Amino acid sequence: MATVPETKVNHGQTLAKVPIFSGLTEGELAFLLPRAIPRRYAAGEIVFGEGEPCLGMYVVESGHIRIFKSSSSGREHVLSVDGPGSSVAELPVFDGGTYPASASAIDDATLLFVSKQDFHALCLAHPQVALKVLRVVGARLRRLVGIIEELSFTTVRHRLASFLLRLAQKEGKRAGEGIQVALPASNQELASQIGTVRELVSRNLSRLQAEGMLQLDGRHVLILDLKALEEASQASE
Amino acid sequence: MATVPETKVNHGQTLAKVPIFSGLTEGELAFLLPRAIPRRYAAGEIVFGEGEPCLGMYVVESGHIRIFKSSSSGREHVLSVDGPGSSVAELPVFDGGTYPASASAIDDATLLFVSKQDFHALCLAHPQVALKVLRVVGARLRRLVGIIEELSFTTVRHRLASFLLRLAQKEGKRAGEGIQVALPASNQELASQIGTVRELVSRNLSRLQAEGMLQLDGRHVLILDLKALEEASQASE
DNA sequence: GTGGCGCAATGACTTTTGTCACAGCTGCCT
DNA sequence: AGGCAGCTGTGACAAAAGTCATTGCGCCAC
Repeated sequence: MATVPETKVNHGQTLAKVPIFSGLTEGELAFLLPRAIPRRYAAGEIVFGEGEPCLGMYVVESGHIRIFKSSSSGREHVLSVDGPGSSVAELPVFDGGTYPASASAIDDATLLFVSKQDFHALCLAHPQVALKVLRVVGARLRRLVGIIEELSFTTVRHRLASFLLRLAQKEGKRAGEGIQVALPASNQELASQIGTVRELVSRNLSRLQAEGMLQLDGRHVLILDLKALEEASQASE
Repeated sequence: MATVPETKVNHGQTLAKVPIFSGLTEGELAFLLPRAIPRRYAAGEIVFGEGEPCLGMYVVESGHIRIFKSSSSGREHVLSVDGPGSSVAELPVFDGGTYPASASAIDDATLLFVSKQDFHALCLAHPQVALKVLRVVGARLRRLVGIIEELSFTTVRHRLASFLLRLAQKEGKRAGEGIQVALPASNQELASQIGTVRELVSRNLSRLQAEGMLQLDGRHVLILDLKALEEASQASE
């Protein structure tokens, strides 16, 4: 009996954990597995660029991927950050167009690539997969609508406060008098995620600190007054 | 042989023309038809509100529907305007959540309502329908990403210029020295569609006229210099 | 006609955003 | 050590967005 190479086993485990493939049987996974091509990316490397023809979708096995739009003047707006178990670019696979945004690796990352044809075939053969795709795409659409709402109704200050609250809720650690969260690698990156520029992030963080809501410490923030921060994120929306 | 009531025939014709149902056979349409409930709305009437549980999706038979987000301070941002043959809210049907935005009728409109359950069943029975849904949803996602791009990288002036160009392309009439287009009912409505306020629309329209690119005439605009307008919609994106 | 209503246009002003320039810090490479 | 690269924090400034108040126009009801 041939031993299954360890890497294959890992890829299989990865696929089974992805929401859109979660309902598949052993046999169906076995159909998919050999068609999922692993690709490694170094931190910062481009996975695909906006406007390129869409050849297939990706599943994140390790590391993190940043989906973003960039302007001709060099600014970027991050639409989503996806970690292990997430699928990326499922949608443009279906309408035959180009990628609507670019993707790059944040840290070193391994992705599994599934070609348009294989993914199509899978969805036709297993209608539940298509329904699952629709479900995760629904969540994606909600996020985009949320971004539009924030951009068109709120200020940088609001968006920064909301961002910190989301961080706190997702990965905040109790630390005595407050909640400790880690900011993205740079203010530039944080700015791209909330749709503004470096300088405004810096200024607004300082301002929130001056108002006593939080305490800055390099790339870490200690949230002291959650209530006040929530107010700042909602005021006059 | 029973005669089919005329209204039913019309509904059937409507459904057959909707992109997501376009591949269905006669028999499959016959399954769907009795499950599509016609509903009439007066101009301005709310079809569903953001945050309400999503009970089903709609197909526009006549009239136009506006999908929009509103802020607590009363501003609105229009995400899309859909006319006859469009489907509305196909996505939230699948992730079991609430409607992510509100919808209202622009003019008097007739919609066909299809319940969540029926639509689900249809997608499971006919995988091509699910794929078609994914295709139209792909287009929707592209539009949302485009809105985000415009909001975060461009000015009101740019967005107004782009809006006029889109109008010109879609429904512009040659009129001697220029292209004639009709603006939305009010500047307030136009403002909601490009993500700003009444006053800025008014000012920017005047400014474009002062610069000789167009000529205002009530709710009609005569575009005199298409080239210049295109430049204004692209400059320093 | 006349009064009232809604909307457009516009001026004055405030706030927010974004740009530019510069100084200071850290870490890394040679 | 020296120097370079990248990042942060800030002040000064310019541009854009948004708010408020006022005026004028067209239309409808009475």
